[in-house]
Amino acid sequence: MAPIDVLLNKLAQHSPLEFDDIKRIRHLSCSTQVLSSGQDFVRQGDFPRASAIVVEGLVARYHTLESGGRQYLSYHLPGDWPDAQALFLERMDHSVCAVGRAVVCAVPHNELIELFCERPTIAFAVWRQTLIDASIFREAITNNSSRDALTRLAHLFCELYFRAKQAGLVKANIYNLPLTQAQIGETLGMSLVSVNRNLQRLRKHAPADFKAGKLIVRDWEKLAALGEFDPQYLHQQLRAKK
Amino acid sequence: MAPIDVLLNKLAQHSPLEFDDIKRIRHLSCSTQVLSSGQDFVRQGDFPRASAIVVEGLVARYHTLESGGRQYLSYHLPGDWPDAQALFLERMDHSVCAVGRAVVCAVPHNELIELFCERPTIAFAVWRQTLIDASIFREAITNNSSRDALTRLAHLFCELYFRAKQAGLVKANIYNLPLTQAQIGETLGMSLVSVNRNLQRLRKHAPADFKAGKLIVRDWEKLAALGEFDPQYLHQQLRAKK
DNA sequence: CGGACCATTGACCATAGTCAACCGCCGTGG
DNA sequence: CCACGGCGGTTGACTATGGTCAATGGTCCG
Repeated sequence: MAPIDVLLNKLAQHSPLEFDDIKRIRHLSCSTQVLSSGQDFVRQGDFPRASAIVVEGLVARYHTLESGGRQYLSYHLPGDWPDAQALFLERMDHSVCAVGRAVVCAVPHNELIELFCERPTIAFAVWRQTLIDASIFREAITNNSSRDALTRLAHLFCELYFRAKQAGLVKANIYNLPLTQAQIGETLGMSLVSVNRNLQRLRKHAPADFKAGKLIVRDWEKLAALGEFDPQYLHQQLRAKK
Repeated sequence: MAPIDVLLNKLAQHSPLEFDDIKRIRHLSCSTQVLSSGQDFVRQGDFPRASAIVVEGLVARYHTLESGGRQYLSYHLPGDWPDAQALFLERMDHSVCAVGRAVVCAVPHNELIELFCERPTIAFAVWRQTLIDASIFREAITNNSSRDALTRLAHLFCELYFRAKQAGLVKANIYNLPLTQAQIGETLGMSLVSVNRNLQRLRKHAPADFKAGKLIVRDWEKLAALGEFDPQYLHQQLRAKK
């Protein structure tokens, strides 16, 4: 499977593409890039001329704080397009890095813009993707602002597990998630210590276990209830053709 | 000035539009709607067939929590397009309501989609707008997750004041902002009592005063420093033509 | 073996939440 | 006209959640 096919699968999950669209997308140029754990792909302040599609592994976006710390904003699985926004916003307002080893493929902006002009359906599919991204951000606002530590943690796991499952990355209820507890803290706005303690609570109450980069979900229903997780915001139902 | 011109001004702030684009946008149908304070325009779960552009007043997006409470997600000034996302995501994952009296104009989706196909430049301008929205969401994640109560409050005021100024709504350092303290709390993920106490701190330290629906900024520099506010994420520089 | 990194634990502390009462203002209706 | 109720804002007292600090253990790797 060519790297770009990962994107195709993703777009096809929510947008109706025609054969010609698919053909055109396959003809985009695409330079594959392997990122080592923690490596930045783009940095806050950059003016990228290409956008990366995740092919393998996990990629994250983050803000750098005045204090030097980080606020992780979102995570991206294969098929996602973490910096699609750079197509229309010149300067990056955040950075994108690999979490664990990751493979991305970079597609030049000018080719994409040209393609979008020719085939609006493709533009709409990618646009939709960026809107789903925004929806995930909104949920993160709600999660980090109005839920307590345990619920917050459960919700994050729900989202990642759910998305990983859709991407075919879950096997026997296990998802390889190479996050550290510190990173989870920087995602949810809680301290490392608090993350650790709430992980233990999750373990004790049985629904989920996160250890050594593996997320094990023992009782999905219970975890989803605990995390107040409702996947609607991921907009994964295939939209009916109008 | 026709209602739709408010949108034109906004788009022109960040995107280069040609004369024909402008002409076409002016010909969109647009049904004006007056909303009373607190009234919903769309609700979580709806399948809207038209999108609203804010013409006057303030409009907010919010999630409804399991507990029945609210999490406000973003605020929208004249020219903004709070539910542009509904163009490509069928089901609303949040609601949109008026904060104070507001006027919006609703444009039917099918006309827009048609226009986007014909004139990609317009599509790109609106797309850019939705991406700026997403950037504002990201900043909200960071604000609500990694800053303390006072900083958080200051940052919110900075953003609203900055955007209001750009929209020409600030006169003599005063911006009419019809929020209640409870709503501010539901925006920043803090309790009403804490909002109240931190408002007093802001007042005492002089940079800003919020009272009776009026935001007075006495010392912008100080407020921006206190709120760790850097307007880059609003992407307001006119993008150079490529 | 030493060091780096991650996870874990305990003790203490501070920020912000909760609860409750009270004030002032305004619009409504007796 | 005034009484009342509701809403938004303010204050004090208490509490609890989660943060900070610091020490320790385990594992991997050079």
